[in-house]
Amino acid sequence: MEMPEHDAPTFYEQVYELVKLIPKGRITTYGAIAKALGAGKSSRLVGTALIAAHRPNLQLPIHRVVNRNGLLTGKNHYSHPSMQELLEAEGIKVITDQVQHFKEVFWDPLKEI
DNA sequence: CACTTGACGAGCT
DNA sequence: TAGCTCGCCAAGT
Repeated sequence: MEMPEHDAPTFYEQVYELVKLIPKGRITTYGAIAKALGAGKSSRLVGTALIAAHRPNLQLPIHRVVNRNGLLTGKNHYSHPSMQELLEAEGIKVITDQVQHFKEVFWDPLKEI
């Protein structure tokens, strides 16, 4: 049993909630998430939050989050299957760690929420 | 308590 | 186009 969070959802938790909403076959960016949470300049925290999201209990599609260039900057944190495998399994093309048709598969939380 | 690190991003040179 | 600097903030040392 984990100790219950009293109240006031942390920035991390807000990130997790948003990541859960990313549709399959779509991706978003750290900056977009940060901005959607009202902390546009805290994109680094989003990345940090995803590292913390490696907890087994937490099953989040964090592979659907890339940087603003559509680059798989977090691929080094995966073992197997690789981040690229996970994305391609959803129909997202990845070449040399970069998402193809980035603009097409990009999911903007601000527009969907 | 102070300093460093980091799945980022925008702006400047 | 490529590289450097600064802002932002949690977590680790």
